[in-house]
This record gives sequence, C-alpha cells and structure tokens, in this order.
Amino acid sequence: MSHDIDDIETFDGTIHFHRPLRKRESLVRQGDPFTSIFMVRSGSLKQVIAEEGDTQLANFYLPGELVGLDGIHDSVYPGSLIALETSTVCEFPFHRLDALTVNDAKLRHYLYGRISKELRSEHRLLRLLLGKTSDARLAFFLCHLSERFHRLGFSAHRFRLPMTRTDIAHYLGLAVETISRAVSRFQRKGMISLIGREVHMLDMPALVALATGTREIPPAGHRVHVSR
Amino acid sequence: MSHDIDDIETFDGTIHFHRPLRKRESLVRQGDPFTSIFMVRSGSLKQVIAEEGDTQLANFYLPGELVGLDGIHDSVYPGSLIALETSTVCEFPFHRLDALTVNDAKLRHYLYGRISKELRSEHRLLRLLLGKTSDARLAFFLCHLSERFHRLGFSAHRFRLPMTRTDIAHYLGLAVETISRAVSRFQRKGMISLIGREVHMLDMPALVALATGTREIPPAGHRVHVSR
DNA sequence: CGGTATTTTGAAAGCTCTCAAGGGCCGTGG
DNA sequence: CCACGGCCCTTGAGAGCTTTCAAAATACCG
Repeated sequence: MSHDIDDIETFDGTIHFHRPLRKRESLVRQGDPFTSIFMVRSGSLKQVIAEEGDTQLANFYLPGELVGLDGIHDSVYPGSLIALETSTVCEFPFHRLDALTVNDAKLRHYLYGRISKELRSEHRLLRLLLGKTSDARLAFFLCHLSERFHRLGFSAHRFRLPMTRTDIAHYLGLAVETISRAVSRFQRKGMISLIGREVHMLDMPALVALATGTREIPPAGHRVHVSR
Repeated sequence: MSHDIDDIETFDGTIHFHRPLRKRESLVRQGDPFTSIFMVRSGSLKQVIAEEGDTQLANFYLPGELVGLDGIHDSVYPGSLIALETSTVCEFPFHRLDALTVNDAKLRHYLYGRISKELRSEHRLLRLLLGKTSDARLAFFLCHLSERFHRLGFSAHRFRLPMTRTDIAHYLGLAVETISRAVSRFQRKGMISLIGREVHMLDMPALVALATGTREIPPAGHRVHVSR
C-alpha cells in the first residue's frame, strides 16, 4: 500500500516489464511454480483461489502494491491473478532479490517487513470483516479502497470501482443481492453516490463510523509480564 | 504447524527459555516493542487484539507453533499473547536470527518461507470462514485443531480444548450461544462428543464434509499466459 | 444493434443474534 | 472440608439480518 516503485527500480537488472494484460487475462494461474514477485504498475488485478468445492476472491491489487508474496513458502502461486482491466505489471525474479539481500541489510529488512506487514494487514482486514454486518463490510471496503486510491495521488472521494458487484460480494463473503441492497441503502441515506462503477463518497464520517461498528466486545486476560 | 524445535535449537546461543506462564498470564502485551519470535513448548496461547471499539481473538497457538511473526514489520506486537493454561515458550531474539541469515541461505529461506506460509494459511483460514455457516465454521475449527494435535503426536480423535466456548465464538466471529447450539446439534447427530472440554471426534468424514460445505461458487476469468 | 453480463428489486425462508434465565464447575476463603 | 461467588455453558423465544429464488431493468461488447 506504499509507493516503493522508485525504491525498487534502483535494483538494476532485476526487473522485467510485461506487455500489458488485457481485461480478464491472467498473469499467473493457480498452481504455477513460483518464480517472481510482481508490482502492479497500472490497472488492477484480482486473486482467485479455487479449492475443492468453492472459489474464493482472495484479493484485489491496485498500482504500487506487491503481488505474489504468498507464493514464497512452497514455491507455488496459491491463486490465479487476473486483470480486472487493461493492466501492466513489473516482475522481480525472487532468486535475484534473494541474492541481493545477502549483503544488503536494508533490503533484507524491507523484504521481511513487507511480508510481515502483508501478513498482519490481511489478518486484520479479514478479522474485521468476520464479525460485521453487510453494511459495515461494504462501508469498510469502500473506505479501504478510497484510502488506497488516495495514497496513489487520486481523489479519496471520487473513484471508479475496478471490479464487479459480484467480485465485491465474493470478496466480502456476501451474496451479490446483499451488496446491491446495501448500495441502495447507502445512496438513499446520502452517504454515497454510485452510478455504474463511479463512486462518490459523500459522507465519509458516516461511512467510517459504519465501518467501525461491531457486534461484540470480548474480555481480555490478565496482564502480568514474564521475567526475562 | 511443523516440528522445527529441533532444527532451531541448533542455533546455539540464540534461544532463551522462559519460566512457565501461569494461566491467564501474558507473554507480551499489545503495543510492546517487538524484540523476539517465540515458539510454544507446552501449553497454549491466544492472541488478543484490541482495537477502537472491539476486541478480537486473533489466534490460538499450540506447541511447536511460532508466535510473533506479525510483529516484524513495524517493530510492535500487534496483540497481547495470553496463556490459556500453564505454558512454556522459548524465545528467539530477532536481531540474532537476522544476523544468522547473512551467511546461511538455508535459514534465510526457512524464515522467508515460514512467514510466507503463515501469511497464506491465515488468509486461507479466514477466507474459508467468511462465507460459511456457523456449523461449517465450528466443524472446520474442530478439524483444524484435530489436525494440529495429531501433528504433535496426539490423537486426532480425542483431545482437550484449551479455550473456552467464548474464545471459540470470538475467534469464529459468532455469538457464544451459536457455538453452544452447534455443539448440541453435532452431539445429537452423533458427530462428536463434547463433555466439558473433552472432545471426541466420532464421525470425522461428516465433520470434514460439513467444514468443506460453502454457499456460493463465483466464476473464474480467462486463462491466457503472459509472454516473458 | 443484438446478445450477454451485470445490477437491482421483491418476497419468503433460513440463519444468527440478542435478551433472559437456569444449572454447573472451579478456585478461594472460611 | 465445605460454602460462596464468579465464570462458563446451555437452552428458549423473538427480532433482525442475509440468503435464495425469480424477474425485470440496465450496461457493456463485439
């Protein structure tokens, strides 16, 4: 979610540029051997994971975001990466990155940190969704997108959804109809305007409040530190 | 979820052993500066994340499992780690591990892989839960626990739950009552026996089937590979 | 311009939550 | 050792939310 394109472009000779992907074209397919990490340069991708019985929309990727970190551990991409629109990416062969980390503590920490960050933010996001109502999930989703667009230098209040309502529904673990109804509800309340895929975030505070609202508050345990 | 205790104990001088933690005692508190990764040696821990408005039960850790990987990226533990019972852990100061990776490609890859694996399996788990009914969530939870105990050399069919129903509920994003009712339903159907915290998995195939059952099946995109 | 995919809306069924109450278990203190 | 209090677990009933099924309106692509 940060803009490290410039940082990484300094690693001379480790980058490959792809020809543009057309809409619906796939960058990698689930099960392909892991070779590289990618960074979205323009457009957007979705990660789709098919597992016995069901297919999951695991993630959306916008420009500047790293894709493929979850393929490191067993050398296989766990899901297909599909372009939501005409998109371009650049590729970092992992063995090159790895070689560079030997003598570069800064890069090594950057890589660790980046993976760890992904781990945590994904976890947090899914945890947040788990206990929430459909309205809260959608509000959270929109705010999250808004934030990401904003960090790219675009407006946080007006942007275009790269994905279909169906994609959003699967991503949030809801039915398409539920998304549609929530959208209508939000518009009726004047919180957003959504014509086609053009979003206007009209009442950000209300959306944030909705996104934050939860259902329950469990207790915590004691707090005694262990001696070292 | 693997047994790397022996592997890691070969890294002489980088391990510290803690005195046992009593039930409800905390190993680290949310916001503490990140210094180390831990491995559970005996007992079990839960990770609790308090965020504006709500508290989440983010994870359970059994013996052999690594704890604290999610603290790497911004040098802070994102949640409190609390013992569910009398427990022992060993500690790996991160800067020591990091220093070791400089000249040890095997360890470096192990660390990368371990973090990446965590990233993926957590993601997969939460994704699975998102679109599922309460029965499916509980069945999945029990099967997951069973698997983990089995890998530790214990029976996959009989084990003791280290956590309360309330903990399970918060972990799965459900109400306690929903868990309780699901348990009763499972027992009525002869799928499990659960007296106090003693679990008997009576009909594993049925539980697995339940855990796998989902609600929807989204479509996938095209499959055209990009030239390199 | 036609065909297909996407989106919206309605109505009924199903699932989960909330609120309430009763019983059981455990650890502590007397 | 027993009694007490607090936490944990279970169950019932009604309300609220989400899904499913069906159908119509709209947008997009070639």
